[in-house]
Amino acid sequence: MNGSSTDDQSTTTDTTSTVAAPVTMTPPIGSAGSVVLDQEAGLEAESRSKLPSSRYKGVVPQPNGRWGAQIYEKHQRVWLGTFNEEHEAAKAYDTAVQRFRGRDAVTNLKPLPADSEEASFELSFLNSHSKSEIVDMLRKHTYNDELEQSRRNNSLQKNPFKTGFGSGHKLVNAREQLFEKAVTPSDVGKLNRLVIPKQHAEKHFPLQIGNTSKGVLLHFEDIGMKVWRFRYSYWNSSQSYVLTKGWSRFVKEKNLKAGDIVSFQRSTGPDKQLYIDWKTKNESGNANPQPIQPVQPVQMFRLFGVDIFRGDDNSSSTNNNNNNARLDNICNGKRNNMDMLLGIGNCKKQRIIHPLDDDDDDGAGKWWEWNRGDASCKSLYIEF
DNA sequence: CACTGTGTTGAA
DNA sequence: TCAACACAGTGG
Repeated sequence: MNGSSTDDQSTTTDTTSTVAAPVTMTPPIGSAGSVVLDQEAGLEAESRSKLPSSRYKGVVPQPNGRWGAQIYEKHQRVWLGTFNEEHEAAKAYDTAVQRFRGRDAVTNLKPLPADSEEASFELSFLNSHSKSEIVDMLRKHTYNDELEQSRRNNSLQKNPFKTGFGSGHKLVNAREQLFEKAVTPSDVGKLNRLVIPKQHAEKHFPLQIGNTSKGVLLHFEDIGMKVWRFRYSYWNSSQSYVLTKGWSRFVKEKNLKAGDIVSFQRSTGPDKQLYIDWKTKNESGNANPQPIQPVQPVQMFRLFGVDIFRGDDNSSSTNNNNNNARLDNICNGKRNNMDMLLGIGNCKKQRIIHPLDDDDDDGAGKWWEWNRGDASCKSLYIEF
């Protein structure tokens, strides 16, 4: 917790719409609108026994007259904090639901008019933070502050590398080129692995002792901001470093052929995020599924993920029984608490989840993101 | 002691 | 998935 007493007094800076009664808000979803309104009048007595239910989705009354916000994910409740005003809780839910379920999710109040720069920026902001980070902000009532700060930073940032495409505001990070490899026939063949040339592997992807055979899961982002997860390990048999699980999917989706060039980059920023890119043998693509981003030798840039992350996050909720099983195991074995999975560490004990064994790689990211307690780094990516 | 938010359950 | 309800824990 910061400051300790910050809990009250809407840190949500939305003073304009706070006026008087909750009636001033946009009509809540559904038609269960009137329930609460009449309560002001007659229910003084009754309120002692029964709490007034909220008109807003994801909002629950608290015994002391305040309001809690919660959202459900993977059969678990994620607590979003408590709020003085009902509509503040509703807003917290709205924020969360858009991060958890995408921009088209049903919200209580503001469906973020998709065309506005404001909304667009907020979506970008949302998606450039992990769910746990967003939840953490909501709980601490710092979401609006952080959003605003981010907006300020962004507008101040006279980044010469700001890209021209997209709609303006997007942030960019510099990348450094790590290395390229022309893939061999076996790299794109049935072996389902990519050999990382030893010198590059040891230089850029050093394995911790003990992880050599077991491997680690590396996360790369491609030009379309899709996240690719590959198992990276050392094969004693061939004495080579390889990307295994997940690689064949990449080959398939990109339609990689022998001789094509795969390149690896890494963010020069603190997050050390990894990127993967590819191009065909002779640079000019032949019927590529995706436009080829020419690999620039020195620096490349990344846009803050907006759309693509969302797809990854959300598409995962359907299948993946294995993962769910594991998830459940984690819950049962330790603390059945979303905080753990979300990595919300600031209020309570911090845990690090490291579900290395995310098998049956279907390319779908999981809703929970890898987090470290300090929440200052985007730990969706393994750092070196 | 005040309050949060988790445990739990039943309904949708 | 969701809200209702009770109350165990937590923190001041």
